Amino acid sequence: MSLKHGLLGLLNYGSMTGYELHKVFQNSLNFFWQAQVSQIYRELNAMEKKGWLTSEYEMQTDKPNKKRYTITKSGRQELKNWLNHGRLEDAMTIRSAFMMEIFFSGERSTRENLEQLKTFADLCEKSLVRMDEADASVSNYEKVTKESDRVLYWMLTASFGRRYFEMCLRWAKDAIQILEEE
Amino acid sequence: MSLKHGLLGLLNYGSMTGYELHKVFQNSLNFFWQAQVSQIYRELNAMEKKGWLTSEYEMQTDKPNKKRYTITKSGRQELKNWLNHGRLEDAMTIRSAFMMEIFFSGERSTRENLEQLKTFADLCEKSLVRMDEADASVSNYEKVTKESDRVLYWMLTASFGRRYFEMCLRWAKDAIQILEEE
DNA sequence: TGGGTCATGTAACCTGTTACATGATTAG
DNA sequence: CTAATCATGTAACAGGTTACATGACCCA
Repeated sequence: MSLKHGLLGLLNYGSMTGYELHKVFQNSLNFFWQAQVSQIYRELNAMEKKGWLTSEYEMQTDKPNKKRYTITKSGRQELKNWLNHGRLEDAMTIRSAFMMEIFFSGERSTRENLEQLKTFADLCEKSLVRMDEADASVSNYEKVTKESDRVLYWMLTASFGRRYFEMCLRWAKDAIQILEEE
Repeated sequence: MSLKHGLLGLLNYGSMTGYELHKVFQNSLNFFWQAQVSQIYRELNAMEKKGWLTSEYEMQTDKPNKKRYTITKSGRQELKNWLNHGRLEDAMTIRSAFMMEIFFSGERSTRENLEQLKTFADLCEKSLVRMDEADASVSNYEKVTKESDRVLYWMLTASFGRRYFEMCLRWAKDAIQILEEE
């Protein structure tokens, strides 16, 4: 039930269309949750049926019409409930197809494994660069809006992301060294 | 398609029943992939239809009959293919409902957030203890079997797990400090 | 002339979760 | 007496992925 609540959280900041939500999602929640546009439309529909949202059409002549969603009182209540029932158990689980691959890498040659780990290390570095950009845009936002209580928590998630990729990079480098010493 | 390939990898070590696979899964892949028993049975069925596995019944009088699965040549080929087409893109994504919660924690009181972070830090410490136990059992296995090429990669995934939880713990402690200084 | 942006979705499929069912044996 | 272990599953539902459809406008 996390995508629904992610969308709820964003709509709590202000009314938006599905299309706009998708773009906002991409620049914020996307670091730790992924969603296709089509899925967003489906969820918005379901959420409206539950009474968490209302919608109204905005007619346009030059472009397709818009369907703007607004959070309701019951939607805000649902968001609060969700925040109060922590997802801590979930927080302790890792789900990584890549680690599964590593687990079975004894069936592959060391040369292939080294190659794979080096590409992984490379991607980690690229992700770190992207985190720098994200940080910059968040702290810029802070200067402009002064919504510092929200921004503090956004920065905490960003810092988690950065540390995650740093950890991955260190792990990969150490793994490469171990394999090369063989 | 990762659960299928995880099961394939385990069956590559030796023939097993669904029930046994579930237990082996719990003590190995479970650190980075989770699966219900019922899902395992369903996937085994699908994999047999694809020709990756064959099965035979083992009759028992005192206990329920067993259905033992064996990997086929085409199953081994599939495993190899899977290993050769890296899942690196996937490796770069984090999916965490907990981080989504943190992202929206500006809507909650600082007191509640501190409580949540402290519980999280606690759980990280517990996970680290479990990683110690896992490490011990893997290195014990190594001494017994001498399958050192496989064990090397298992240890790499375990080391990733440990580092992940260590990172989480440090992040949580730093976050707590930031909130307390407010 | 082709591709991108704007904006909505539907349909089919795959994967994951939860609840339920059976029925004997064994350990506390 | 109760709960766990052994061993198989089915059914329903929720959530995520992929492919497809429409149609105008703008930019190179």
